Amino acid sequence: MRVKDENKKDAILSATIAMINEIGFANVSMSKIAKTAGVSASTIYIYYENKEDMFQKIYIDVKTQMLNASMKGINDTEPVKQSVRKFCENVLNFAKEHEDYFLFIGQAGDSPLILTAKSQELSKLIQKACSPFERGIKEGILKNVSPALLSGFCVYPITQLYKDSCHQKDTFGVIDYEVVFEMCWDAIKR
Amino acid sequence: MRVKDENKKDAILSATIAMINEIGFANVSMSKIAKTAGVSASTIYIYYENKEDMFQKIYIDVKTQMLNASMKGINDTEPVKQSVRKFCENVLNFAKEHEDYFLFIGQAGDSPLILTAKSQELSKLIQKACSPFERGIKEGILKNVSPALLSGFCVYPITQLYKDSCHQKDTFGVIDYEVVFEMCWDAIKR
Amino acid sequence: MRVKDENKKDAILSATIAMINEIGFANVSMSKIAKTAGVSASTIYIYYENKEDMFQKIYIDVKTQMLNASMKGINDTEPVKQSVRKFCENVLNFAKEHEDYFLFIGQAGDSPLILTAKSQELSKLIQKACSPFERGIKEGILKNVSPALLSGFCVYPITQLYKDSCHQKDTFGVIDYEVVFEMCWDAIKR
Amino acid sequence: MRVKDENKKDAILSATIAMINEIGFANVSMSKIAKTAGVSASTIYIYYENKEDMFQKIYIDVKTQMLNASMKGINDTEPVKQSVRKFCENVLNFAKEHEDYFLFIGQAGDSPLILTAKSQELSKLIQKACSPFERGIKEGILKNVSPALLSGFCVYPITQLYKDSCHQKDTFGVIDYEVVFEMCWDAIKR
DNA sequence: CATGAATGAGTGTTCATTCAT
DNA sequence: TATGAATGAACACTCATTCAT
Repeated sequence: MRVKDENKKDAILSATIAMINEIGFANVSMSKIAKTAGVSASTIYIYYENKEDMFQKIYIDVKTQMLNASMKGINDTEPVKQSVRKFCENVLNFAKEHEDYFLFIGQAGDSPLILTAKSQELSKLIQKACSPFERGIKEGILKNVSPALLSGFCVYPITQLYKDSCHQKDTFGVIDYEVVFEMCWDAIKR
Repeated sequence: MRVKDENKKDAILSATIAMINEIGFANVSMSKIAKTAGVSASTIYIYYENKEDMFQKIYIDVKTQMLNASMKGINDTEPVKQSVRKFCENVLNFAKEHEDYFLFIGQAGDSPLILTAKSQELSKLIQKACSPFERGIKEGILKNVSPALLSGFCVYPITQLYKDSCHQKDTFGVIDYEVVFEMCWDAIKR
Repeated sequence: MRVKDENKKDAILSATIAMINEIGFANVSMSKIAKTAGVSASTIYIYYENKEDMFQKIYIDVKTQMLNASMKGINDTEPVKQSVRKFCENVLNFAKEHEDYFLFIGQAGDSPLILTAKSQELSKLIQKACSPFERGIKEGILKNVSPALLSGFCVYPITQLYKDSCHQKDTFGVIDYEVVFEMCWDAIKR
Repeated sequence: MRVKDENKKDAILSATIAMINEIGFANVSMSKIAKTAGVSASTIYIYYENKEDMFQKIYIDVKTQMLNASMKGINDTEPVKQSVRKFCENVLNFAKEHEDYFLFIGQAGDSPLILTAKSQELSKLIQKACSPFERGIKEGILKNVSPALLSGFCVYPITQLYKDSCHQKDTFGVIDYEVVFEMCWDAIKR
């Protein structure tokens, strides 16, 4: 019996993300993805049940990577501000290093097709990404509101701004992310 | 010879937005829109050149409405903080009153299909929406960074949070937008 | 507005029946039918909802023709035996003159796909085709059993024998249908 | 190296016949059969050359069983009428006891795919099934026509009637097969 | 202006079959 | 022997768009 070729699965994932960023969610098709990935369209169905399943699984996969990356190097013993700063930098760096993944998450997150993809692991990770902010609240350093709200006030501006800069909306010139971080901090600090 | 029937055009616009929110950008088709709008598919081609043109024109139309709404009641003579507060409230109210339009903008804004839609009128309006923040900088009340950045720090958290609450991600319970505004203000104020 | 072209519908019907007889129910496809009919595959969907709907409607159509043909020239005033003879001849002649229709009915009738096609008109016609046998029972000329059974004893042998002769099973040489009729009559007469 | 597993072959045969009766000839596929049989699709190709070969071999197999069953307990020394009666009963009993086989034969027999399956053994059996009728002719008890015709006049009504009763066409109420046999006999007797 | 008929190109998916293990 | 991976070809069906009315 032939064994599953993980290269193929990777190729499908990469092709999917690349195509979605290039021609948009609405215009990708299984056959286009297959062609880009260098496999037969029917091969995709060995790895995923159908189109929707594929999108959801890939979304969860990539989002998981992003959430994990966002918590890299953060620990409970350092000052909260340092944790938050690391968090923001991690998010930004992930966006920079995996621009395709990052833009994919942006597009996918709003699509009804994917909204239904509720993953336990994902929500666990999301909760985990809130922990620095929880600590900040406990320590009386951050505003006493939902930790998710504090987290959102860091993530949303950064991601949206980066997205805009990718799409060359150039309403802002080059963004000074040092300033952005300072603004995030001001927003959430007590 | 009759004149173009604005009712039909409206029906097409409404149907398009409704369908996109319901089944997602990827799954709408001209015939589905036509059926929902109660017109023949070929009728759509009287009002729009083709599918892409339709999406772009509708996007510009709706986005224009949102930008106009966001500036309602704002004037140069009132204190900057009051203008900013009005601005935030306008954005939130538009989202609430036209949830379908609002979610549509979210989905459409990230799609490469629509990113190409550069409209002069639109960028004029975007610039206009920055004017309260420009004034804030001049008056030394707001941080001395790009006005678009300041505006973004108000718009992005609000819109993303509202979007999340629509999609029931319910990581946050009910959002207290009074608090949100305070955070926005802290982020941008000097 | 263009008007529906009945020629196209006829072409589709003919092509469907021809293909089914040629390559069998299991092997016909919408595209093969379309090619044979000289229309685009998508055109078929203007006339029929889907493949199943098409088969059922065509079956009902053709079966209706056969049932009507089987009653041609039969009236209540002639002797029962004459009616029955006409009935048998009509069935046989229909088979001869519309061999493709006839073989199609044979194949289709056994397919689960079509068994669900219950048509009121059809059952009315079937009932009508029993009337000569009902009369025969009343007059004490035919066996006192279900008229449908009497009818079946005429139709089944004739149709099956003709089918076999089409398929060249040539277990029998040339069939003398005069003899066949005599056998049918012996089977059902009192 | 293991030996061909007859259990698997049986499972494939059963699955094939079951599926064909359930979803129809047109809708069965190798993979569906494999799944139902609990084997891998590729395993089927160990036992049969391809799909067509499989259908033909299974048809011959099942038809052989039916023909053998139809001759059970018949011998030359008993009166012809008794032989014919046994023959009819055998056919009916096979249909009752192996309804799935029986319906399968009905569907398959008309399919061009299978008509090409000419088997010497099969024609030998068919001929053998005519022997009681041949004897009847010689003895001057039955009509002097092709024995196959006589046989057909027994088989066709019975099988068609039973098929109809399976498919609940219920044009006839409960069928009294005693009567049916009497009709068959009247049809063929001199 | 408005529409349903018409279609070639495309959709997602399944097919029968082969291959490597 | 037995299997899951792999695939090109085919499947039923929908697409965006055009055309005749």
